[in-house]
Amino acid sequence: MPELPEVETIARGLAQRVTGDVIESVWLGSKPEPLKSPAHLIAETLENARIASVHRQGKHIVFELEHDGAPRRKSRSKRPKTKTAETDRAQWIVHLGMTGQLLVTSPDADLAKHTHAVAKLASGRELRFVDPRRFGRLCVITGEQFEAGGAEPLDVDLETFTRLFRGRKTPIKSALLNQKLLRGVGNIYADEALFRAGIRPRRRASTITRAQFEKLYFSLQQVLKEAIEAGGSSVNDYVDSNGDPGSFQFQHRVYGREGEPCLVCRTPVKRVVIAGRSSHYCPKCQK
DNA sequence: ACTATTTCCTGGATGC
DNA sequence: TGCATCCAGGAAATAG
Repeated sequence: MPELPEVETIARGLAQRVTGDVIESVWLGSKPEPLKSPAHLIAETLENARIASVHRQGKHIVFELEHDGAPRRKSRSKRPKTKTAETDRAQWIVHLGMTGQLLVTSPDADLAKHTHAVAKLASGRELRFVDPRRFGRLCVITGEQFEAGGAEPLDVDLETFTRLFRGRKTPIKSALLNQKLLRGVGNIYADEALFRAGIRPRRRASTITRAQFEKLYFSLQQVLKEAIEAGGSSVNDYVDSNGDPGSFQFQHRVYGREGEPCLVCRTPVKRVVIAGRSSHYCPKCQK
């Protein structure tokens, strides 16, 4: 499942491969469409757009788009008076949900089942959105800057991080997954960060000490950085924009290791369900 | 303002 | 072998 390190890997790959390319046409193929903006608006915004850059925000992939030259929309009531050679900016936002993939392919590569969108690029390649479980979403933004929820885990400072959680009665695991507080952390990295910090996932955020928050802060940043370094975790479906898996699943210490010995103390790893999500921890190392 | 629960979706695993 | 059931989980919607 794509979380921050996987989305970062995909965004970096895309940035490397499609920056400067131009989207010539768009096909939106499935019903119901996995769209958060109307299909015509997405098609209209993407077509003839130049991809100026690609980056990540939380679990969202953000394409910065530019439209050069002639006005492309008739229904824009008031434009700034400098009408000539103006650059129109927009953003294309992709959320991959559970099983979404964004792939750069050759046009004659087999069309995978559950391909919901295809953008043809001027370079001759295609950018394809594939998502079997259909939790992924596409949308476009014009006129404002996309802002996805809470703080970026790798940018936030310790003081702000601690303030996000202090006083909350919810289990720390749930709080870490709350994208309105911190964006980009999902089930795998929440469990891995809590293990490294020695905190049980069920611990109420309000009972965690400052010293423990500090440990959690550094543990989370460390595990996210290591995972990015490894190209993310491929547990089920995840592959990067080139179709390649990551390797961080081999460095998981608790996630997916129920019943297996803790790598520190050999105590069997436990799995419990918190807020409907499986949560893995070592009952001896985590308090 | 918070928190907890339900819902969406399909492929793979499991059980009889 | 076949069919039904369960499970995975991000985040929006709903309920309390």
